[in-house]
Amino acid sequence: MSTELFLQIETKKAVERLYGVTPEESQIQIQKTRKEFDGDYTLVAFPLLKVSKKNPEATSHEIGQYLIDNNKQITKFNVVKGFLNLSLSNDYWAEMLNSISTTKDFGFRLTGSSNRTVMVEFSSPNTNKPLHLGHIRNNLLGFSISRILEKNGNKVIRVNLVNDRGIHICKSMLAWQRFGNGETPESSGKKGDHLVGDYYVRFDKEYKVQIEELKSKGLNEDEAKAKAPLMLETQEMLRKWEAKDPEVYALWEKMNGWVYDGFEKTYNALGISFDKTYYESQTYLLGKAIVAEGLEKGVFIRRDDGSIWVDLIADGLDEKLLMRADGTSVYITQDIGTATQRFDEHHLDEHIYVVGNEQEYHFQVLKLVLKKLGYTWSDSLFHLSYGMVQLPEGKMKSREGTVVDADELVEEMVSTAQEISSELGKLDGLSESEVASICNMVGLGALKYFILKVDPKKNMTFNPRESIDFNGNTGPFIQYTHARICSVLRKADDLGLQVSNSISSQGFSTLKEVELVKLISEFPVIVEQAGKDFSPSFIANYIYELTKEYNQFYHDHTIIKEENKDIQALRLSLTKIVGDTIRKSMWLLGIDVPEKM
RNA sequence: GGUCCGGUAGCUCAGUUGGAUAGAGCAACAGCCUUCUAAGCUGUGGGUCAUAGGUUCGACUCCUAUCCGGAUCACCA
Repeated sequence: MSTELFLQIETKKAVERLYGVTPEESQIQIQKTRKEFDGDYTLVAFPLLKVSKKNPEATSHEIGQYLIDNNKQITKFNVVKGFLNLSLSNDYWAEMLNSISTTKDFGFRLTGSSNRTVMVEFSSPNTNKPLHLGHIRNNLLGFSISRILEKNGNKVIRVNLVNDRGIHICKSMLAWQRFGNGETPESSGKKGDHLVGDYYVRFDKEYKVQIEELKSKGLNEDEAKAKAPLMLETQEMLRKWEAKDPEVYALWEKMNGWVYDGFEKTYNALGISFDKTYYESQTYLLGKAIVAEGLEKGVFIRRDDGSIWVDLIADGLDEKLLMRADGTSVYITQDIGTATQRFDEHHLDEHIYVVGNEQEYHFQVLKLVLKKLGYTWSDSLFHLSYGMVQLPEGKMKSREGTVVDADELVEEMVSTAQEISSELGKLDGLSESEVASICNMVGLGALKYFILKVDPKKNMTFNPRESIDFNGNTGPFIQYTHARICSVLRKADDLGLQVSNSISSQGFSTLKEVELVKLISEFPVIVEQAGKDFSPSFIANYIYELTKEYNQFYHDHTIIKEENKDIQALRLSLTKIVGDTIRKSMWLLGIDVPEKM
């Protein structure tokens, strides 16, 4: 049981006995005592004045007195204005510490224990260009939130929906056919997704030339765009693809294959994976039958030209097209189809889409349409909408070459980690593979932590040169503390010191120790909150606070050199548990922690 | 124009159902390694919480209006 809950129950009893009234839960507000006051937790007396019918000070005193008289775990209290600061006994904290260290995976619920299945869709790239910084935020969020939900007891299915078809793919294909001279990843040494991306850029360049030519012949902008030969050929190629023309299809498969090889490498480098990958080429026809069914039920309307629409004006939105006049489907048709398919197949309790905030309108429509169709599970769709990653000079634009490439960024992070590590002399005496492993963890840790510590729904600014630090509130700071803890534990082990599970209250000698136990005891609440709000940033901010507290403690007090055995045992146990909590928290963020660095 | 999200220190960000004197890091300056890893620790300076009203014992937090930034309102995905 958490300390807050314990105090809540005790306070409720006190109020009942003192005033003969059972207070509402919202009237009992327990919070951590601020550092400048003496105490562990604080009861805010104001909401209780109605039942006590006394002033804040008197009410606080009465409740405080009752609590220490009737509970031996609550040892003293003081009152400042309407705030009742309560202190708990060292016995209480010793017991808490022992219970934490004997609980397996403290703070984590067993996967599957909630009996809920949650699908998380994230990443969802296009196959015409490599991944960039925006995808990194998406991937890290999706992967982390999956782990957080898993440790809240859910069965989680991670899925990726690859957009492998459409006009943009044909652009790369056409440009490659036209200008590629048979270039392959093997022949050029380029990563497949980058190679294909280069031809997408090439297409755009040549296309622009043609547009200018046509404009000089008197066509206006729109006409020129529509009439440019390259565009016409691309559209022809898309038609051939849809008709499964063998030649076009083979080219499409070949080039997508290159891209997948490239993506695989990027995902591996980022340390993320999926349980299932869907391809739009296989799902884009889904949903048509459901739309037809909705039309029959009278939920949708058919216009004179044959196109099918849904009227969402009453819901504060517009009319939205669901199927074109020629019977072909649009983006949302497919999403209607895949959602129903997934709920049928996997009996989902919740479906989370990790998609940027520019698609909020789309998901609003999707939910409403499914609701109108009578699917009760439409309420369990959740759009985890995140803000953009901006550069100091503004939005990233692929055409202006200001995108931050995912592969390059990861490489840069790792090599920066390498430089800093060797400057600090941290790599001396380590094997080559140890060096590689540490630099990889640290470089990626810096990047991942930087992105995940920010509230997902906020836009964030990323400065490639300055943003990522290795000191202060950063991934490496936390990793470093973990490495330091491992070092202490190794030395303790060398001296034959055991980490004990039965710490005595005699071991508490400073307030910092209690503070640390208190913080660690809150870990389960943080994990739960992060799961409820789909926000890894809760975990990131929590673990930073714990790490900072521990470093202060480490600086001011000896651990294995402490002569008093009770104190030494407590500090050692605390060190072990802080290390465990750092590792678990970072794991939830998808960040590895080294034992040395 | 409608809708949604944001605006907190020079910069990047915390601030859990409204609670005590608004917190970190970076940057700047000044200190701390013969001692368990100095990627650490300590200190100094830095704020009209966008603005104006309102609600109340109490507002960064809730309500209203205004200003600024972003997204969106496609027979693109």
